[in-house]
Amino acid sequence: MAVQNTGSARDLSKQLSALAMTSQYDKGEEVCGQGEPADTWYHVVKGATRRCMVCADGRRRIVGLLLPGDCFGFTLNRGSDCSVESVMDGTIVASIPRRRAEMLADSDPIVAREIRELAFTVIAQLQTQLLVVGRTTAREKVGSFLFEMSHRLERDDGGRVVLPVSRYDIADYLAISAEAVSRSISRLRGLGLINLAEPRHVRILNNSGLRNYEHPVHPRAST
Amino acid sequence: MAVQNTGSARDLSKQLSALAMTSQYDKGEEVCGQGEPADTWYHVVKGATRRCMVCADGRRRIVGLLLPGDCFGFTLNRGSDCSVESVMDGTIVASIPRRRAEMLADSDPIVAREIRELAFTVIAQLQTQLLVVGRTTAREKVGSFLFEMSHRLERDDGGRVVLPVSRYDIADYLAISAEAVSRSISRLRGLGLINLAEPRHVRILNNSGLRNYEHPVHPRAST
DNA sequence: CGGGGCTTTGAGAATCTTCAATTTAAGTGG
DNA sequence: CCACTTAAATTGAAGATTCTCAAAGCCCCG
Repeated sequence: MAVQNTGSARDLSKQLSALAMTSQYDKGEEVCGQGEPADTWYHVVKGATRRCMVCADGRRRIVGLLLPGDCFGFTLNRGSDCSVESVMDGTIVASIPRRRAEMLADSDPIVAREIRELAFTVIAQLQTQLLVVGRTTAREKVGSFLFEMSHRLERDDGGRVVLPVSRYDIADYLAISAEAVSRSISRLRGLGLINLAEPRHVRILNNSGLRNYEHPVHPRAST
Repeated sequence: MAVQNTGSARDLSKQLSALAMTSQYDKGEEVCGQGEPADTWYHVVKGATRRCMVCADGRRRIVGLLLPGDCFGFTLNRGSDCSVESVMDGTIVASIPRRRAEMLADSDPIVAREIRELAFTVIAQLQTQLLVVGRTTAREKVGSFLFEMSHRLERDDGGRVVLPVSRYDIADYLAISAEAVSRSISRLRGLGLINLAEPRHVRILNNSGLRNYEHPVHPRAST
């Protein structure tokens, strides 16, 4: 049975959607740049985007993967701290002018509550991400990453998901090398926990087995 | 010059404070337990607390350190996913009944805006934490941890901060072994980047040197 | 058919974990 | 005040894991 992720993303209300302007992006296109003013909130409608930073040593860090229903841009007034780019053609992102949204929230408690819940959803997702990145071994990281992805992405009839990102992106997301990602996936397949038709087509075979690679134990509906 | 942290914590407004009830905790006491309903928001007034989870393998993970001015408890309705305990005697935490706070927010846009900004502050802190935990080597993790702590904690005249947590806690926070924490600190001291009067009394000597162990580069006031 | 990106696999060097022992600091009770 | 006990912190060494550099295979697309 499908277990929905804790921080399950969702659609915007009509009120907020009325303020939004949607744009479409090709693979690699920048949705918002590092250092841009924090005057816009974003909502992913279709496709996927990644939040990126460049380290002092020239290395790239991916600090977030945004899938349909996810929000980003919820910063304090200091401006955006990283750039966001589309990872596939046809990605659609809705932009919401922050000032107008906040004015709307001031006049309508329902909207204020919605924004609050969107922010809480972001918090829940970040905490989940922190657990994934905070695992000790590469295999655990990759295992919990795949587990997380299989619940955030759409699954086809066979229970397969299509990873929107490359091994390199996964590596930058998990703070390990791309080779370690590849090796971990091979090992998980060898252990019979996952199945790969193609490199990016993943099916989880042993859900409870991979669950050990998921999270610390906490109350949740079983299987 | 002191650089304030991105997600700088702050005091509550009078309106929210009026709803709060403060309690004092000794070292190790539980502020809120895993699996408790998500009906309370918390605000650390004094001392420090840690957010803990227990992994499937019995290992403990510390998924957050809460210092004065920090909030926690901003979850969706699913209930708390981890426990929070005091890490020192005399820790004071304010509890805010969520229901009453949300009703207040519904009637007063100023309060709604404050809660929103508190949530955005939590988001900023989680992203910072993600960068720290997401560093590759143990030395980088410890270096950026100390950098982060030196900006979140009060500094005395000599620029020293007193770490509220043990090496073991730091290890669980950074997802490395306690020995690696100790070794990294020794090496950072050997490199002349920090100074240790006592094991938990840290002074950063070479701020720009340790900055390399801090964050990916992004716009920020210099030094 | 060739080029380029993505993925996988191999081997040596570097790092980390684990287990163990030692040192230091902090209480406790006489 | 001192001996004793306990927790915290440091250091050492062997084993395991990962990173880096390198090479090879795969696949799409021009």
